Amino acid sequence: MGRSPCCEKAHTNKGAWTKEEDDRLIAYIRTHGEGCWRSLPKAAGLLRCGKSCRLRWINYLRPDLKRGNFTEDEDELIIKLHSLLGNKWSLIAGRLPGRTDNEIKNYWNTHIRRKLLNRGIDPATHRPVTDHPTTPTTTSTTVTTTVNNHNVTSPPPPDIISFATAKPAHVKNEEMEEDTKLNISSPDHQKQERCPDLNLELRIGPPQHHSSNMIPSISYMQQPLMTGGTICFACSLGVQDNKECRCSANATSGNNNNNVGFDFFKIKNGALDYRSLEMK
DNA sequence: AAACATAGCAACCGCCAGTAA
DNA sequence: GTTACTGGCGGTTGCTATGTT
Repeated sequence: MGRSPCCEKAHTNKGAWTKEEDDRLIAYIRTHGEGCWRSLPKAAGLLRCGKSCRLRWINYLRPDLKRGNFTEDEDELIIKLHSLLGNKWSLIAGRLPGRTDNEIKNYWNTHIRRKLLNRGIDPATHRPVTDHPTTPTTTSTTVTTTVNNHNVTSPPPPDIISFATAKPAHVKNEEMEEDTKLNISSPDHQKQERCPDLNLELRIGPPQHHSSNMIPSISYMQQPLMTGGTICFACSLGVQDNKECRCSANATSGNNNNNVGFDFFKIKNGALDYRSLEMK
């Protein structure tokens, strides 16, 4: 047999929280701390499901929540992180101290989606809405840009980011990008990818400890490293010195180490568990 | 001023991975 | 090894506020 049920389905309130319920929840968590959401409602004298308490605390009552409007920098960071991670709102929230996944999700759906559409960018794919599968576009990394001793021919638009590698024109861009994101390294891909074993199973450090890096990270990501005509995602994220990256950019890693915001996901410092991002 | 449309956001729902029993 | 619960996540809903006609 498993555990007992998390909460009584009956006799629980739903809908908007009252001030009194908020106060009870805050008082209880201040005294006893977070955790054991199952027993919390009863212990705190709340007629709520533990799940509901957790959500209310995390999304609304937590004292370290930032509240207020998103800044332009936060906007851009969300866009870029979304282009990397997709709808992984909790991961994205992990890079925005004081913001919750729910808040970012809402903000994306209400503001950023429209913003991108106005720019002619598909918010789902981060590519121009008129993009044709067989036509190389600015979202493809066939652009040869150079940062730090790398060739530059045409820098990518600031809000479009892709980690696909150069590939024959008959290969759909979508397939390329998905494969790269998912770290699918077919033999054919390995011929062309400098960092074939890039793994997006990233482990991220606690945001509150790195918030000062947030802004430099943005500027760095607006100038991703190119490796022979392709963007090396690992380098872009600042893992040149790590095992994760075997691309040629390592040759200049000494310089890159000085790059501000280089350690975007704080990977250099070792294994970091994104779950530690949960804001407490 | 009233009616309607739209935007914003808090909260719920359902699913899933991990894990206690 | 199996069952069933917990905690967490992403998607969606529905209420409220604001804007427009």
